[in-house]
Amino acid sequence: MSENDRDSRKTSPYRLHGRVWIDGPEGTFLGYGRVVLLERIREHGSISAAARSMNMSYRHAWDLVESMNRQAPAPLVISRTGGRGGGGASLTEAGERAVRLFRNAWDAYKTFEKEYSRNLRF
Amino acid sequence: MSENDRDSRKTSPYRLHGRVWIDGPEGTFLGYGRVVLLERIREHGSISAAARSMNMSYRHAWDLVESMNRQAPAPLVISRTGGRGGGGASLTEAGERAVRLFRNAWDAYKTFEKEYSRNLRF
DNA sequence: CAGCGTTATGCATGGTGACATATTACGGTC
DNA sequence: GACCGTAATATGTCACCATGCATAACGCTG
Repeated sequence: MSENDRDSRKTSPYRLHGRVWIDGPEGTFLGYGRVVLLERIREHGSISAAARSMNMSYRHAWDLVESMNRQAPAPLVISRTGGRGGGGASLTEAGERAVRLFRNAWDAYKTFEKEYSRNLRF
Repeated sequence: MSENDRDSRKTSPYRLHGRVWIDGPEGTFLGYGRVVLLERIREHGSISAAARSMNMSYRHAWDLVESMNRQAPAPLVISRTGGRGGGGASLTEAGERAVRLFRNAWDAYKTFEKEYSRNLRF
């Protein structure tokens, strides 16, 4: 709920609330949680550390990464197994573009939501 | 999925998709399914017939109606038990206003979604 | 006053998705 | 070559929600 604007409650107990995704060939391609996951992978350098940092099970995080990689024209995340530190993962250029794509859509939606909530009267 | 525009897939496999609700004091107040339910109650004159018409269990429909009535300043649905036909339910004026309120928000969101999907490039 | 279909309510069940647990593979490092 | 932490994958468990069933109250109709 931290992503929401509660100001409109000052004037009305009702407010518009919503979520957006970007669908791909298999269904959900990018969503809020998926994109945060991508950003954490960039930040931490591994899927497991990213998952831990947002209290998500590694299994779930891995599934999401796999789903995104399958649906994108090029992998958003590349992972290395074994080696120094056991391996790791990092964002590709396509991954960076995907993050920007969704962030833009998200911001546009949030702008719409705020604007519409402003004059919501029941 | 019948509510979606698939035309944008002609140009790109990716499209924006989302859902909106109107939140009230307890959380969800009005959503797509809830408003369809209200409209069916108006159409059929009973909660159970409305639920049947949209393949929803009576129990679930009743819970939704109760949730909406609790959160609105005045009941959206009034119900009569016993009598001719066993009873029934109908939309109040507040119910009609609630339907319009959500339909307007829904339409506005759908317009935003179509417009944004039009120039979605990955 | 018996019958009917609906409201109103409790309770058991079943399916889905998120989560935890467990195991193997991997390949640099020491 | 043993160790380490991660990737990769299978399997089991739990919480939640919708559904289904079961029952009682209700009040007009015949």
